[in-house]
Amino acid sequence: MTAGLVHIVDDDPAIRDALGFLLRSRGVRSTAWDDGAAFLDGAPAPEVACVILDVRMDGLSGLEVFDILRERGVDLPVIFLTGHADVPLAVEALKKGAFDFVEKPFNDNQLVDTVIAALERAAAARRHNRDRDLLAARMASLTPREREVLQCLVEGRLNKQIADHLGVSMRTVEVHRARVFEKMGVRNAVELVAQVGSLAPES
Amino acid sequence: MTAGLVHIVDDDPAIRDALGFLLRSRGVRSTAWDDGAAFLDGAPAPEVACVILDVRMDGLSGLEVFDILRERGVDLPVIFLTGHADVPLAVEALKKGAFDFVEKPFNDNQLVDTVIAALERAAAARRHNRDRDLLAARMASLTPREREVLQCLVEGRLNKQIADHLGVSMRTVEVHRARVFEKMGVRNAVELVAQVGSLAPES
DNA sequence: CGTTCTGTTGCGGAAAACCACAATAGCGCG
DNA sequence: CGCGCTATTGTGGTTTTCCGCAACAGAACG
Repeated sequence: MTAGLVHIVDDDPAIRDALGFLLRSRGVRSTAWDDGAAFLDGAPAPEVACVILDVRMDGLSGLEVFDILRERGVDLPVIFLTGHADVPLAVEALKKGAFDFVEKPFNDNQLVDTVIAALERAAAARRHNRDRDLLAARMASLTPREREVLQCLVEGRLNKQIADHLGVSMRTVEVHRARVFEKMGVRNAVELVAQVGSLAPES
Repeated sequence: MTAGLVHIVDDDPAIRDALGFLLRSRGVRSTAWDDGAAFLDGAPAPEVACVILDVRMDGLSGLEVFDILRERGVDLPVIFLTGHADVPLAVEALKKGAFDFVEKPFNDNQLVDTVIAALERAAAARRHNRDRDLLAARMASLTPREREVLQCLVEGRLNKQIADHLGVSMRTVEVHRARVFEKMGVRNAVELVAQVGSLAPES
């Protein structure tokens, strides 16, 4: 049983049923939506998922749905399905970050392989997002002064230099430094840079 | 005058001429090749450039030329031109990293804008490649022992811990440490991690 | 054999980092 | 006004980092 849920968004019930059956036969859970609006309004957000999205639908088009997803900051992998050969549309979708773009009729196994790969991408992205969110929360917990000291730390500066730069004593820098490490959950400046990445390029 | 050179690879002389003229009118240098093999054999490597590549040619196809370029480690941006609506081919090219995929007939201004964007990408990649090559050269200059010490350093370990781990004295670690910093052109462990990136994820 | 390179180690001294304990001041809020 | 938070600073002591100077050993190469 592959982890994650596949959202099938297509106004053709035959396609929805066929895809649902196909995915089930390969141990993949799915749920079907008969148009883009229904999907955007009803889909649960916080889990590993991907979307199979028909390009041409009444109401919102596939691309419009995709744009709305991205505007909402939803980064689920999206696999577009199309029954019409439209190269510029395919190019546009892929350049906007679509996971894949598949013409009907498609090869069943290949499509499911693509879906599984998309779910794996979604899982990886979820882990990455979690790390990123934790980092952001930690950064947000810093006081303004602590943030200034962190900036100097990741540039590799000595406490003495930081003290001069901020116009305070070295002891004060040491206090802020210790607080930064504590809040960021690191033990030293090396771990801090590894976590935060370099905020200042090396000259 | 936009920096860089555009390689026009197309077996149709009318297209080659028209594109050459179009680019010149926008201040972009170009050079034309009548087939993929000629381009691969004759194109000079070390400058900012991009490629406009026809998909369908006698001899090597556009995609085959692209594959060969990538196998050679050449990462010039490639803009494919095609006179045939072929969605799977477009999708394949883009997923392999093509810069763009354009159907004929195309909009002149849009194509040149795309070319200019591709040249900018090439320039940025050149700078990035230079940094990457310098880093690789520096890493290659390290002795085996120095490499081991570097690994421990970027994990944020104390000299005492590194000494225990490697079974040597702290003085030895200090010597290797100083040599690593010197060869990598950094002043301390923070700058080293910033340069090398974290080679060991924080637990 | 001499030279170069890599790896190792000790001594002693200086600089830098770290921190417990303690205290003060200013600001915002209920 | 009292409280909590942020920012600041000092003292004294410990640990860690840094390095000049010096020396030795083993391996590889011409």
